[in-house]
Amino acid sequence: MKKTAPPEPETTTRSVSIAESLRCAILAGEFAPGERMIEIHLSERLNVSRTPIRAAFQALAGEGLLVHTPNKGYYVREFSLEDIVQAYEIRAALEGLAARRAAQMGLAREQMEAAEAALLAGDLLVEQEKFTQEDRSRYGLINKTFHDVIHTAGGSSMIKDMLRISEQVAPSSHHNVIAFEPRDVRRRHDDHHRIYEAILTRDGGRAEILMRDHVESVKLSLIRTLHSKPSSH
Amino acid sequence: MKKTAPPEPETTTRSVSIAESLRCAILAGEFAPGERMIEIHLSERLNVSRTPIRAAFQALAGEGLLVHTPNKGYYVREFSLEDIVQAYEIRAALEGLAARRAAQMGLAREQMEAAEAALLAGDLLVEQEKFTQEDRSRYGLINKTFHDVIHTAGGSSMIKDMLRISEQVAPSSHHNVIAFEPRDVRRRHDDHHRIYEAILTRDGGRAEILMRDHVESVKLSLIRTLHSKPSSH
DNA sequence: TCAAAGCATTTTGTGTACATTTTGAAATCG
DNA sequence: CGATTTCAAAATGTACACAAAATGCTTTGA
Repeated sequence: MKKTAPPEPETTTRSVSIAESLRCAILAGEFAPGERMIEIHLSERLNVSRTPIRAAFQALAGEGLLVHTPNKGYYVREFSLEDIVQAYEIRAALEGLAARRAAQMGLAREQMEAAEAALLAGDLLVEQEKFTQEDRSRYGLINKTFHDVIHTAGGSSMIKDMLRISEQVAPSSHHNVIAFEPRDVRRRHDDHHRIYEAILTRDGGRAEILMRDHVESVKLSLIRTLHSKPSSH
Repeated sequence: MKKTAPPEPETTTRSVSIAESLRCAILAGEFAPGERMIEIHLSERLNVSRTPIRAAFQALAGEGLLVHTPNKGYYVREFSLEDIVQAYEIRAALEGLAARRAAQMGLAREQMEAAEAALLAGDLLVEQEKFTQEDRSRYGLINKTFHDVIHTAGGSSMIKDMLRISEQVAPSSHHNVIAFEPRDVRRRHDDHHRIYEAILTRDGGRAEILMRDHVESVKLSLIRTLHSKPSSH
């Protein structure tokens, strides 16, 4: 009969769905950094055996969210301030590379449309005097969309993989960017315009430099913020 | 009794030693790219159950050496020429970053000694008119030593992890560098001198640019080589 | 009181059996 | 003869049982 139906088998397995859930939970902070992940506890909570739990742990360890010590188990990875700063430097280097490649290779029509939509939406947002929490959340999404377009246009899957890992270092790093002053947000949104312009004009060198400085500025803001109030964690 | 003995428990597990063996075997090319890794076959060959084999597979998948498809299994990852070129670009960006940081932070005494030993050993090697296969192998190690010093001095564990992954893309990429003409090797060894000089003088910007171009030149040599004789795999 | 040794509990590592899915080839139909 | 279906073999996913190691607490000794 209908043999045409299943183009996407959509077949998944317990291991991968558990891994997905755990990834979200960890990134949402539902497990404390450094916390030990005990197989039995989760297996009882989720009503599965330890086997798929172990598989999920191993997958997440591969992504860098958990660390494994033989005969001791899996722990939620914890990041030092130094780690986070270095992650931003890596992001700056890799996003700069992606921007350069995007400029060299050019953008497809749909990518241009997506980028311009993100820029326009950002324009409307940053016009406002004050930002509500929802505005910040929305700008976080806009920001992510813009960067994703460039990753897709200029990055291989490998660059995207590495960027994903380095973005996980500072949990909800894309939300961090919206934790700053409206003035900073406006400046960074203006960066986006310049970067996009450089990509459109095929100026790879300029796109790279602008993108690098753009990401580094987030790092600097973060350092400034943490220095002014070092107690908050 | 002698309780002071075991400061290093040195306790390992079958899974991790199997993962180590498999990693070497894959990098040595003992498994063809795209080949399916069947748990039972290896478990029979190694006289262990499927469990530690699975664990090793999952670990190697995390490192990017294997890819996993649910309900289908693990396959040796295969890289396109595009992947390899992009890996070199990533390496160029990340090694440039590491060189800049090394220049900014300075080298420890032992790192200086190791780098200078590598430079000296390289000087003696490149003096020769013609290189034997052993010379090339030796220069590969010297090259790796020099780069490792900079990774250690300037890179966090995260940069080192990512560099390790991107180096695995082109199997035995550190051997590739010695597959070229003596003239190229001399040029690259001279790059090392300049990079080291820039690091010593704390010129981070110059160290970064030099290192980036150094790695990119390997990429360009590779492209040139593959274009001239595209049949060889 | 404190520290070290011993022991029970907990947790991870491994082997094994069975269920589910995929795979590949033989069989069937057009 | 070729394409599709069917079915058995093979491989992966999961559960569970036991072994080995780590952990924590109690006990013991000075």
